[in-house]
Amino acid sequence: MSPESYHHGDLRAALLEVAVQAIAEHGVPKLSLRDCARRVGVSHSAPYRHFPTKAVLLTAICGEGFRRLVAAGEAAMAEHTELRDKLDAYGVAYVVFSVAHPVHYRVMFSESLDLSLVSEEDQAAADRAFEMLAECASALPGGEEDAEAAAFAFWSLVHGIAMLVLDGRIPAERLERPGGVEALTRGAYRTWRLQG
Amino acid sequence: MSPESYHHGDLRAALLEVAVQAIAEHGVPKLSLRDCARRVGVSHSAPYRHFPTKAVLLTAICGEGFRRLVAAGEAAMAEHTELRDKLDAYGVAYVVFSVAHPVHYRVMFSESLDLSLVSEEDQAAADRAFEMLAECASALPGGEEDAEAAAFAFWSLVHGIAMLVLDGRIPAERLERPGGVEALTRGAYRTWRLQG
DNA sequence: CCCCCAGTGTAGACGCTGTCTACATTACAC
DNA sequence: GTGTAATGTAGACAGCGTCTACACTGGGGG
Repeated sequence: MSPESYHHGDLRAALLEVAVQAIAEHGVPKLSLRDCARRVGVSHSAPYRHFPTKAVLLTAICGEGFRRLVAAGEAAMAEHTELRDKLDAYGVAYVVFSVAHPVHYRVMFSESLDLSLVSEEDQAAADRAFEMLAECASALPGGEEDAEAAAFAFWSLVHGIAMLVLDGRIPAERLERPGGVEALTRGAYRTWRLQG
Repeated sequence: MSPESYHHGDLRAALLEVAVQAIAEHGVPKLSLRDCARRVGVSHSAPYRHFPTKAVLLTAICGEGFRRLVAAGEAAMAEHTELRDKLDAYGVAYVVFSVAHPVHYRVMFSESLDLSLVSEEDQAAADRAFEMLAECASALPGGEEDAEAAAFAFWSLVHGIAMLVLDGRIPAERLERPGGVEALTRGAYRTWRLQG
């Protein structure tokens, strides 16, 4: 499959790759299918053979992000036995993931995303990411009566940290300190828990 | 100033108003200056007399949002004397604001926003919204040593709740319960604080 | 082994967008 | 009352997402 050949070989994967790169450079709102096509060296309409719509390409990136997040979360949880420790480790892995894969994370929660287009498979990954929380949340004090609410409370904190960091609202110098993102996240846990 | 007159009278304000309305209907990414002009009944290039760029219009909405948020937060804080109660009230007001003014809140944290275009006045409002937190945060246990970190922890939780609610990631039925958003927010406080 | 067809890529068009420039109208300060 | 600055209009341009019609080609059935 020479680079000169009429057929690309794996255009779909190539498009996803350059799309992530383009988003990293200019952000989700400025993503352009035509630009992706150019980067891959293919005609402006070629992408439509693989993605019926720009929004569908975004949902593919979103799904990939959730799958990677679940994998990272499971790995982090597996290192602990106590439910509370699992939960904390998941939260740290969550924020670390968002900083390590900012493009995927942004797309996962982008307003440009059309949630009605998310495939069942991708939705399952997203659901799993939340269920992992809920399964541990019952271990939290007060979590017995409404584990889901406890899970939302946990999710809100880590999601909030992730978003504020990605938006540059939390000064970068805090991330460059020893421990970086991990310290920031555990610091937030501590701030809240000290208030009992 | 009849509606037939060549000059509109207050096109700038009118554009801001219909922009908010348009965003409410179709979201930030689909906002179109030409559509705003059409809604106001003015030529497609008229908006450029008031906003050199679409991004500048967005920053105007963002600034207005922060000013309203600060006002709501100050009102909520004024009802308490204990720092800790002020802080909690601010957080509840924060989430309530985001649900009451979803368009402004989304714009305030939109990726379409160009932070380098925010005017000093608007930036001051945004800074004030954070300082209000930081001023109370020293009252939190553990907040004495690093009040800013404590403020970020608090901000992350309420911002996370706001975003997840706006994105529909927290099921709407939870918001329709008695107390609604307020109960959700206080529930999240409780979840965290019970863990000390 | 060859041929045909489904899958993949191309070219061109459409209407929409943000933004620029040149021009028209008008309100107001002197 | 007049001239000028502020404000509105019209038209053009390039870029975008998406559609349609056409071109190429690799792999399976005769």
